Amino acid sequence: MDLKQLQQRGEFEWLLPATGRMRVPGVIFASRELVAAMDEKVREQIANVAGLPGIVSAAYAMPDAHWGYGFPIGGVAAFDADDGGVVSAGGVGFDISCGVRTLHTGLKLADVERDKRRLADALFARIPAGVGSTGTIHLGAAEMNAMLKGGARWAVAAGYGSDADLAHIEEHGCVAGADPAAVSDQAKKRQRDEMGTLGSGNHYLEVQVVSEIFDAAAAAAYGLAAGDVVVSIHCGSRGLGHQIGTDYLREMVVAAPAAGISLPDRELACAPLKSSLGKRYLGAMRAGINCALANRQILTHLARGAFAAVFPGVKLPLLYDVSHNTCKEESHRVDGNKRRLFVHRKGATRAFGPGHVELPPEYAKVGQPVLIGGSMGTASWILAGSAGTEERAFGSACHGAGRAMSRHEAMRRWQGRALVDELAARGILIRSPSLRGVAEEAPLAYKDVGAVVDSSDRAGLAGKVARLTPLVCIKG
DNA sequence: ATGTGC
Repeated sequence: MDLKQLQQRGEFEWLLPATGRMRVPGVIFASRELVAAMDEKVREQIANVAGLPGIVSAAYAMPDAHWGYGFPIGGVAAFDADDGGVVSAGGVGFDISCGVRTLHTGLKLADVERDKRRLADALFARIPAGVGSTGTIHLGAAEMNAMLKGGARWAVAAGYGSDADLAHIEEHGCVAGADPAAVSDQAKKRQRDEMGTLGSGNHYLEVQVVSEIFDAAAAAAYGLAAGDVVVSIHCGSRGLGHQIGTDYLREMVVAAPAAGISLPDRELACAPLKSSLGKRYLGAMRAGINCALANRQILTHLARGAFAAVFPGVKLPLLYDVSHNTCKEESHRVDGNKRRLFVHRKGATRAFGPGHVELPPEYAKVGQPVLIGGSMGTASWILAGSAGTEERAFGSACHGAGRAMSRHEAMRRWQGRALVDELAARGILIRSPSLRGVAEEAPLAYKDVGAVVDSSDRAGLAGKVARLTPLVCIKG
């Protein structure tokens, strides 16, 4: 990106002044190097988002921002319904409520190293992974609706976990206002057999060791110490979320002109929050969020079963669960006034700072855990929402590394089998139904997550707490 | 991301 188009406001903050159709400025939080490496398309997309009706304060980009469908991935934008604000299917993304959760194991590195191969095989045998993977749960129509309304709370009531899990999930595992009737039969049909499955692409279940602590107080509050083994699960709402995105994107493109919305890019298709289409999308999108929360809850149950088979008596309590493709109704202070806003976070994580009323009491002093998935074979990170983050980008931070090259290019450069062998030689066991998928997810096909995390820390979005290094990866 | 792809 051409830095001359931007005004530097701090070492890690860049302003794109409002010109032309922009109603508000754009703001990018990243180091000079990361901004310079971003595609010009990111600037164009930030400017486009800044021109949407009812946008509040600014269109934001996180340090891992890259070109996405309509909105950039790593984009944050809030809208006021009373000011003509909109909701956008492309602003949430296709994998609704894709996210990460991390579980404690109570085990240390040496405990797991002894039985690593058996653990990898036990997890791979129990965690359905890959394109079109199906599980052992088959939902009828009534159960489907109950799941879409209840999210992880439904999963816990069905026997997949405990109330303690719910206390460590955003919105206690169930977002209000989900409307199963707004979800198409096609979307439900695609999900019928996909509960408790990982999916493909960059989704994974990983066994990791805490390799370094950066913030002792936050680590203590989160129950983390160097050498601890944890499990992280990265996945979303599978076929259901994708179908909801497809259905509503189409509808929003068609309805936009009649709603008085002229779009510089049809991928920005959106609907007024107060319109019936906007309300139906919100209801369906929230059902998609609940589906993802239920899915990660069931996968947690499966992981617990695999661990118990190898390490009898081991419990896997939930540290936290975050979503990074959502639109959430939240209260935020803007120019001194509290306002109800609809915050789109697409490839961006909620990152509430210390003292926020929605945090579990045990984390309130240090801020929300922000879980950052690395690429296969590289580090993942646990951050803590920084003080004042609500005044910066509505309480948001980065979500991951972001691709550095296309899947196609990665496939040309690497072979899945060679990558699996190479990682095994470094002590990282990969289990995947697809060697092609492994090649597409080659570590070097992604940007350096460390640089993204450093920028997030230094920009005051979310601070470094712990680095996690992979031991076993079940790859979709 | 995705019953990957028009």
